[in-house]
Amino acid sequence: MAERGRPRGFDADAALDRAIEVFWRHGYEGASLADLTTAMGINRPSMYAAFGNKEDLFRRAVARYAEADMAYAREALAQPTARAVIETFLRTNADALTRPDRPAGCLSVQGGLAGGSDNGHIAQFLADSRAAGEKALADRLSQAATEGDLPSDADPVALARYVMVVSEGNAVHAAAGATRAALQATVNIALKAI
Amino acid sequence: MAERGRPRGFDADAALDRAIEVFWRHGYEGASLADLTTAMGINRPSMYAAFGNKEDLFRRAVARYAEADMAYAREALAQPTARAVIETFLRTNADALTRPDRPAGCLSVQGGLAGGSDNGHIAQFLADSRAAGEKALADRLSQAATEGDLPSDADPVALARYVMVVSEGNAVHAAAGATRAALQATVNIALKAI
DNA sequence: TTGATTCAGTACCGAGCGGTACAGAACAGC
DNA sequence: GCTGTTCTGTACCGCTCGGTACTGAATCAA
Repeated sequence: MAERGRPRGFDADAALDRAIEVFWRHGYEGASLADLTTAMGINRPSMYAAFGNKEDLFRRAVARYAEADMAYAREALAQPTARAVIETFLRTNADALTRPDRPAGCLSVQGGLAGGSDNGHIAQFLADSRAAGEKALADRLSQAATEGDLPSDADPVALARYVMVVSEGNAVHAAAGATRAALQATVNIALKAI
Repeated sequence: MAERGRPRGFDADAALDRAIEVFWRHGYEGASLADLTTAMGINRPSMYAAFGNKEDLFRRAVARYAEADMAYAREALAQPTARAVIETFLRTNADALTRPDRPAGCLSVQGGLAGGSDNGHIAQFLADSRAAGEKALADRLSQAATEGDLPSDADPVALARYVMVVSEGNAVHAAAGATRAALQATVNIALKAI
C-alpha cells in the first residue's frame, strides 16, 4: 500500500496526547478548538481531517487515556488476591491522580459530569466508561469470591462500587489540589473497610 | 424606607431556586443565560438587575444551595458522637444525592470540576466551598477526639477527608444515575473503616 | 513532466455566547 | 395631574464557538 499525496506533517499520536491534557484540564466543553489545535501544534482543518470533529477527538483521547494513563488499573486486576487487587488499584490510582507531569485528577471525571441539554451524551459516555472499569473490578472480585479469597458475606458488586467511589472521590480532591500524601492517607483509611 | 419605582414582578428567591436546578444539571459553563432566564421565568435585563451577572448568580445559587439543600450536613454535625456524626452525614448525604424531586448528584461537584483558562476561579470557588465543609467536619471530629470520643490514634483531619471523599465519590456515582440503594450500600461498607 | 492525490493554511460561515442600550410601563411622592 | 424612580421587554452589541471552502504546497505513479 503505497502512500500517495502530501505526507502528514505531524505525529497524530503525539497531537492526541496534547489534546488529552487540554481536555483533562478544561473538560470537554471547556476545551475550545483554539485551545486544542494550539496545544496540538496543528491548525483546525488538519485536526478535522485527522480526527473527524471535536467529539470524535474527545472519544479518541479518552480511549488513549484509558490505554496509557490507566494501565495501572489493569496491572492491579492481575494481582493474586482480592485484597492486593484493591490495595494496588487504590494506591496506584492515588499516585496517578497526582502525577507531577500530568494534570491533577482524572480525565474521566474532569472531562464532564454534568450534561443536560446538548452534550449530555458526553457525560453519559464518560459514565459508561467508568462503569466498565467498575464492572471489570466486580468481575475480578467475583472470581476471588468463588476462589474463597473473599469473605463469604462480601458482595463483589458492592465492594467494587465502594472502591470506585473512593477512587472518584480522590479524583475530586486531587482536582482541587490535594497532595499525594493526603490521597494515600485516605486510602489507608479506606482499606480498613475491606 | 418606602419603595419607589415599579415593583419587581417576580420572586427573587423562587427565581434563584430555578437557577440552582439549571446550574446543578448543566454545570456553570453548561448553563447558558437563555437556559437560566427561561427557567427563572424572567428576561435577561431583569436577571442582571437582580443578581449582577452570571457568576454572581452562580455564587448566590451555591450559597442558597448550601443553606437549604445541605442543611442535613449541619444537623449531622450536631449529633452527639463522632460515629453518629459521620454515619448521619453519609446517610443523609446519600439520600440528598438521590432526591427524586431534585437533580441527581451535588451542585458543588457538578457545578464545575475542571477549570484552566477562563473560569478557573469557579472550580476554585467550589473547591473552597467543599473544603470549608471538610474543615467543619474535621473541627467537629477534633472536638470528639479531645472528648475521648475517638480512638487515640485517629487523625480527625484525615478522617474528615475520608468522609468527604466517600461523599464526593457517591456524588459522582449519583450524577451517573446510581440508585439510592446503591449509595447506601456503599455507605455501609465505608462505615466499616471508622 | 504531468496528473492525481493528500495535506497545510488562510479566511470565512452561521449560530450562540454573555452582556447592555434604550424605550415604555408601573409605581411613589407631590 | 406631574416628576422621579425602578422594573420589563425588545433589540442589539462584540465576541467566540464549532465547523468548512478554497487556494497552494508536497508527495506519489507513470
